Order: sequence, then structure tokens, then C-alpha cells
Amino acid sequence: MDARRNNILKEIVETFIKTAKPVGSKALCDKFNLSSATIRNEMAVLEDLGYIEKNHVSSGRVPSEEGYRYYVEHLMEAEKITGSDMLKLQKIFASGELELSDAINKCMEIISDITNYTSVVLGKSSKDNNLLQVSIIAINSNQVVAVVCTDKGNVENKMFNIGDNININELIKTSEIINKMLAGTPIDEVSMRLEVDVKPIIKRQIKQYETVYNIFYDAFNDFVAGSSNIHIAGRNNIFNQPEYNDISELKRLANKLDDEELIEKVAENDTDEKKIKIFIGDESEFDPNVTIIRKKYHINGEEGTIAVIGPKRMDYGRIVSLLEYIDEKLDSRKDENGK
Amino acid sequence: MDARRNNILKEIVETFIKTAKPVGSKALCDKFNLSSATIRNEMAVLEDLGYIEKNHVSSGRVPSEEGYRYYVEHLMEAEKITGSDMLKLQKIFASGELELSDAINKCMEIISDITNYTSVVLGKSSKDNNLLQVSIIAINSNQVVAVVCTDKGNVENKMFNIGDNININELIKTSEIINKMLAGTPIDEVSMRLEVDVKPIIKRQIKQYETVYNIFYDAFNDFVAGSSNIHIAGRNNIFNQPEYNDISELKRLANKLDDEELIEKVAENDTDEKKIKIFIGDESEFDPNVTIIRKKYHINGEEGTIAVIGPKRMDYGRIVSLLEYIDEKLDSRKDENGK
DNA sequence: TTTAGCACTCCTTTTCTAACAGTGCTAATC
DNA sequence: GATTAGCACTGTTAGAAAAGGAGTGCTAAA
Repeated sequence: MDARRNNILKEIVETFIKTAKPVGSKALCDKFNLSSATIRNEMAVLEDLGYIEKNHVSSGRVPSEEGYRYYVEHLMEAEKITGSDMLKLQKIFASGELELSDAINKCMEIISDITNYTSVVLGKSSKDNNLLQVSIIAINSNQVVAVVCTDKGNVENKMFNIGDNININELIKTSEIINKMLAGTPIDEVSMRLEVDVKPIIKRQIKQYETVYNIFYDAFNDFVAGSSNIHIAGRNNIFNQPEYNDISELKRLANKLDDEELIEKVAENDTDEKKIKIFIGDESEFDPNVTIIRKKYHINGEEGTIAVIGPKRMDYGRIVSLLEYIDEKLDSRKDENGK
Repeated sequence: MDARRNNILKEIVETFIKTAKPVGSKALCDKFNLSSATIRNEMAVLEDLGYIEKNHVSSGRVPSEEGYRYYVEHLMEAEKITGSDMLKLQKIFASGELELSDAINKCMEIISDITNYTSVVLGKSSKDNNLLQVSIIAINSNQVVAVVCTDKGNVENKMFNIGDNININELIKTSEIINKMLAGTPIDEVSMRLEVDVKPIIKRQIKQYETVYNIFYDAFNDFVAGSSNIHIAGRNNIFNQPEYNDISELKRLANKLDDEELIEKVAENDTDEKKIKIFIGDESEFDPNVTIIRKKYHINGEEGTIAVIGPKRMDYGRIVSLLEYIDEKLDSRKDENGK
């Protein structure tokens, strides 16, 4: 892989990213001041190396997954963010009004807008959250709301209908016991501790302790279950990508974007958390026909993942730059509040 | 419109609903023991009346919007729910464990599953909610969560980063003042009353009253804004309907399903709230190529709308029966808790 | 009132052709 | 040795032509 060959591969990848059409030898003549025959010879080598492919014997070349991989590792240059793009993103941070997670969501919506890809924000994992307190709020004599709050500021609430046999004061009393005993407990252990530590105690003090116990059990369980918090922006942008031009393909991808378990896997599996990671085609579990570019963030104890999903023919340089820019902005925000 | 003509129209509509293919005269011969020529004559009349249409001079007939309208008003029979469908729905109500809104969402998910249409639940409108209380929960010295709760059991929470200049006790004190003064106020008036009634008072008692005021203002505002609560199930079922067989059509519909303002209009505009309403094609603002069947519910003060969105060639009888069945089940639940 | 018969229309599918883009290879050239 | 012109070859695409079919409207007879 000498310099010229690298440049030809780079040109092929980038042209294909722009046009979505196979790249022929003639198209590159001018750029390199070479005849199409020479380009063809080089292309044959690149094909032997596995970096580009043909759809049929007389079609232009298309980058293979290996080709994209080589491109992002050796050839890609970070693209400068255009003024108008930067402006749109800056606005979000300028006012400082938005809460962190809202700001991140907004950012990714803008990225989806300007790039025509789909964005995912995976935030607020319930991992590493500890119980701060649970409160009981009485709506009326039949209904109460249990509000569970963690030390990272995640709050979930759940309403319960209670019968006449339960006294609200008993619920409040129980909540106080729980707060005294379990505050600081990792939220995913609370249910267990509730059973082991709290149940025996309220058994002695509360008449309908089974029912009361169940209410709190449900409230905590709901917290763990409802805490995945996925935000997807530009879901319908897949309709704009020429590679997804048949309905069964679109349907498959749309279904995958609705599959929360699958989306959550986007955040999984990594070694170097700080770096932007690129999954091309089969490299991710999501779908062989997409690329996922993702960045993890950790800010003021809140952690999460932002990712962009698009065709393998994705504008890698641009997305990497945009994600880096956002990360930078988020970092500066950490400094503000860290003080 | 004598009986035979009605029956022919009914047959045409129902056959088209099943097959999605234009209905020719021969297809009906057996059913009516008439020659195709006779059916053709009747069809010509039905076409003159505007109830059916041809795609081209020698195609079979397709119901027009007027035809569907006539069908649902005069010809349609409620379809008996099959055992397995009923079983699936009964399971939801049998346990009684699920909260009302969860149960409704689950129901509509099942309806989407078994029918291949898209379902919408519009619930928890913030209308007619009155402030019950606002609580301040301190996460740490820099962060607090404001929890707003209404008399209908709707709860929203919002986290705030506070600087050193604000004392948490001042926030708690302010929350107590608000609770004393504004409990029972319609939630959409709270912001206004906060400005007019509360602000002058805390101005005297609280040092950083501007900042404190803003926090509560934001918290209440967020409640109103974030209270639309739309739940869509079977969003991707549009991919399974043969009428939506081109990508631009799918894209248009997918975008509309993502447009919350548009979806909210599904609940608008009605006279007789109790009845199931059917909007065929242009009759709704949503899209000329769909039918929307909707039912409003009012249970224990919670109100909302459930709706099914599908092609105009929708299985009207089945959907109407299913929605009625759910409504019935919900009603029986009202009795339980109303006691 | 119903029906058999028939001409007619338009859609759909298939087949065929021509144009085209791009390749690989060979032999000549720099 | 690298580059290039030339050429045969291949697969795609677009369009035209042809064939088949489904279904209609109309007429005249039952």
C-alpha cells in the first residue's frame, strides 16, 4: 500500500460516500492524472487486497467492509464542522438553560437533522444508582403515589390504588423505615434487601404488611425496569438513504430501531471507553447493513452513550468530528458544575 | 338501495378488505346465484351512486370513501371477537396488577399485534389536573429534584443544578408556601398564580428569590409541556399493508406518526364523546389514505383516547368490536375502584 | 329482469433489442 | 518497469413490442 494506492482507495471511498454509486476507473483519471487503464490496474490490486468489490463483472467498484475499516483507520481525516452546523449546536449550550440530558438529546436531534442519519442517546442507566429516598404522596383516600429517588437524581414514580384496609399512615411509616434502613443501597439490590431486611420488621409493626410490602416492591422494581431511557432521533431518516430502497429492508431496520434490547447493546462491549468507536456492518450486532459510530460520556456522575446509525457508506469524518465537538462541549460543562 | 344492492356493496367492501384486490363481477356470482352480467349492472348503479370506483376502465371495483362510509353506517356488523383474541386481552385485566394506563397501553399493543394496524393511546391530558403538591428533594449540595404532583396522580420531576448562593432550605420553604397557597389550582394556571400571588411573598422572605422563583416556574412549565403522553404501538405495521407499497408513501406516514401535534388531533373535534368514531380518509386531518377508529374513555377521573390507525381498507367490524370490548373491560374496572 | 355473447380497453408480463458503462487483457509506448 | 491505447467482452438498464388476461359495457335474446 504505497501512497498512490492509498489515495486511490481514499478517493473511491469518499466518492462512494458522496454519490452512493459504484466508482469507475474513468471517474478518477482527472484527479490523479493517470489513464483509466492505470487506475484499473490499481483497482485490481485493491480488489485482491479485499478493500473494494464489484457488484458484477462490469460495474464500478464499491468499498468492502474491510475497505471502510482501512479507510477509518488510515485514510480518514476529521472533517471541519461547517459554520452553520456549529452554530446550531452552540445554541444549545449557549443558553445553559437545558438540563444535561435534554441538551444531549437536542444535540443528537440536530445531528440527525443535518446529516440524515439516525441518532441514539442511551442515558441514565440505573447502574451505580443508590437509593436516596422513597416518599409516599397521598392523592386521595384511595390512591397514593410512591416516588423513588436515587443519589444521581433519577426519579421514578408509580401510582397505586389502595383498598380501605390499608392506612396511608402505615405506608408512610414503612417508607420511613425503608429510608432509614436502605438509603445508600444500590438500586438494583433494594428489592432483595427489602425482602430480607425490611419485611421482618414491618411484619411486626404493620397490619397489612404483605400488601404494603408489595407496593414498595413494585415501586422499586418499576424503577429498575423503567430506567433504560433510550432516545432516538431521526428514526425516519433511513427512508432517505438510497441503499435502503426496498420495503423489506426498511421494515427490518425500522423494527430494529424499535427493539430496545438491541439498541442497548450499542453501548456494550468496549475496552477503551474514552475513544469514539466505529462499528462497520458486521462489526456490530445491530445489523450487517449499517455503521454505528458511538461515543460514551461521563459527566457529573451521569453517564451514557451517544451514537449515530447510518449506512456503511456513512460520512465518517463528519460524524466523528460532530461527536467530538459535542463531547468537548459537554466536557466544558462538567467544569462549570464541578466547581 | 334495495336489499340486494346493499348486499352486493357489503360483499364488495368486505372482499376488498380481505384481499386488497379490486373485486370483479365474476367473484360475486356464486355468492348471489346471479350471472356476472347482472352483478355488473348492479355495480354500474353502485358506481353511479358513488359507492364504488374503478381504477381503470377494465378493472374490478374498489370501495370509495363514500362506500366505506355507507358500509360502516348501514351494512357493517360487529364482528365477534375470536377466543384467542379475547384470551389475550382478558389476561391483562385478569391479574388486576397493572396500573390503569399501563393496562390500556398493553391492550393497544395487543390490538396492534393481532390486527397489524397501528394503535395510539392519548392519555393523561394535563387538563383538569389541579396542583396537589410540589416537593423538593435534595440529591446533594448542588442538586435538587422538584417533584410536582396533581390530584389525578400525575407526577413529573425535574432536576436542577443549584449554585452555592442558594440554600436548599429556602427552596423547601418556598415549596411549603406554594403548597399552602396554590394547592387545588388548575395546573395550567399555576405558573401565572406563581408570578402574581407567590412571587411578592417570597420576595420578602427569600434572599435569592429570583432564582428560586425560576426553578419552580420551570418545574411547573415542564409539567404542562411534558404531559401530552402519547403511546404508539405497532408503528411499523404500516409496512405490512399492501396499499403502502412505495417508499415515499411509507415515509410520509411514518413521519406523521412521529408528529405529536398531529397525533393529538386524533382526540379532537367531537360531539358525542361516548360513541366510537370512525374517520375515513379525508374525514380526519391525519392523512387521506388512512382510516382512524377511536374511542374516548373516562375512568376514575383519568381520561384519554384510544385509536387504531390503518388503511381505509380496514377491518371495521373487528376493530369496533375490539375497542368496545376494551371499553367494557375498563368500565368494569371503574366499578371496582369506584366503591 | 336476467343472461349469454362479444368487442373493447387497459394492465401486466415477457421477450427482445440497443445503448451503455465499465472491466480485463494485450501489445505498444514512454 | 510503469503507463497507456485499443479492443473484446460482460452485465445492466431502458424501451419497444408482443402476448395474455381480467374485467368491463353493451346488445340482443331468453
